[in-house]
Amino acid sequence: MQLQSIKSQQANVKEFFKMAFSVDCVIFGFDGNELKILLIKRGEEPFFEFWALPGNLVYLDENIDDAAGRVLTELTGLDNVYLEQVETFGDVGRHPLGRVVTTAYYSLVNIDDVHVHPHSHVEKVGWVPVSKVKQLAFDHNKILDACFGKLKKMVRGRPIGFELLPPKFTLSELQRLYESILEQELDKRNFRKKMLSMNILIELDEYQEGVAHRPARLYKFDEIGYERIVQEGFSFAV
Amino acid sequence: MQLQSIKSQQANVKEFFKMAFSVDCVIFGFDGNELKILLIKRGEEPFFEFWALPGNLVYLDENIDDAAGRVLTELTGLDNVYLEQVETFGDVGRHPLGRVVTTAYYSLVNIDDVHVHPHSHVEKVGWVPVSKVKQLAFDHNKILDACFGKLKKMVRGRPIGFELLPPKFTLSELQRLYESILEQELDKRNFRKKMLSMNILIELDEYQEGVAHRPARLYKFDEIGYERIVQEGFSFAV
DNA sequence: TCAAAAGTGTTCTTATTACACCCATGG
DNA sequence: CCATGGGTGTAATAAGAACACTTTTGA
Repeated sequence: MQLQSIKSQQANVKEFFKMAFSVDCVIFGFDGNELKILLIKRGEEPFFEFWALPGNLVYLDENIDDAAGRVLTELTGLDNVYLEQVETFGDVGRHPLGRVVTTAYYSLVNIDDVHVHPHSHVEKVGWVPVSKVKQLAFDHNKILDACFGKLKKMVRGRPIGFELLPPKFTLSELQRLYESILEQELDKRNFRKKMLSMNILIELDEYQEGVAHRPARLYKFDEIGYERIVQEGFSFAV
Repeated sequence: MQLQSIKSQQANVKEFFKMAFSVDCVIFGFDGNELKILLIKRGEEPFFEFWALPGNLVYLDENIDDAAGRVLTELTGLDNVYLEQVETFGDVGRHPLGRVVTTAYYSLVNIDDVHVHPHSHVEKVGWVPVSKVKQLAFDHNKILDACFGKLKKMVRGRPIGFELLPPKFTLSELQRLYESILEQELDKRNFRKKMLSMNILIELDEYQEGVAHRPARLYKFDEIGYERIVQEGFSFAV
């Protein structure tokens, strides 16, 4: 039985070269208040008019890591984004057009920095709060959950925010970012103590303007210290 | 340009269904002294007589997670192993027979528990110390490195050993296991203090026999405590 | 009696937690 | 003058790091 399956495989390797491969991108963004994700509204079948992760098929002569960047740019206009692989989904029935195995990639971007625009076969591109995502096309809810899970884990082992926040930000914004990812409230004093002790922040002599309360001091990231902590790792206990 | 690539894709989706998909298994074992990995010596082209990870192509009607278990059993006789996905490798030139994207799975087993035997198209199956692995077939060295990296990371976030050690073991064996994975020496007293404080070990009234030194006490894992700590996670600082 | 690994505690330092009030601004 | 979020410190507890000598066995 086992022997046979291997033998028949060797006899007819061609039979195996009938799958397609795709990539799907899970792009997280933060608007200073909420964690959001970049979705497209599909303009074609299958799943016409469903919201979906930006994703598409990989060319035969294209590395999968390269495909992730290309597909993201083609569908949303987002360019030059560092994408990291998360997980591969390969259940038999996951795509209606045939056997398609897909690999999910994720990234973090600052929403204000990027300009998204829908491309052909895409009706809309939009930032949707992670907590409000409804039914997506294909098995994309499962893929999103996997990527959000990875983000949650990651945030405890290295600093985050450089990619998600504007160049100048307040400590409260940084804290809200952590709270949206961890889905849990943090103590303000302990959070500040921890962040400031890591030497990844530079205190500016600038403050918020036009807010109806005491204006908050602005900070920026210290790129050198930030990189050092990313390499070394740290433990972010709550 | 971008528009065109998407349009041509829609016009001819069939062109994309020409890839194959494979799985490769990275099985770590521990013999009480050294961390080892299960390799096969290939009995056919390509890479005839090269050592390789046990891996093979996935059937069109087979989930990739299922394929990993099947392939491992077919090639090595190893059965009923819990395999976890690690990473997917999809560079264009990685397989000489065509476009093959592969997903790596890994597992931990107790070498003494399992009986491996080579199957058809496999000349040998063997346990090789991780530190002595030479040139492997395909891009399998890269895949092994990725999986070893994952194991190293994992060991700091949850207890390990239940899968790798015999039912009864000494604390020194457990420490050597951690040291082989972390590739770093640990302090004996601190290691014991930490392990014993986690309530995952049961002290037995049995001791090593026939050793030319003071015989060590034997322990077994407390399955309930172990599972609890696996769920909760812990921080293993060195 | 020697070699080899087992076994055992304390001190110091660092990190984590819990917790409450005054401040500056716009409306 | 009120509502809103900004900003600040300390004490108690827990976790981690460093470190050396005695014990038991087989050869």
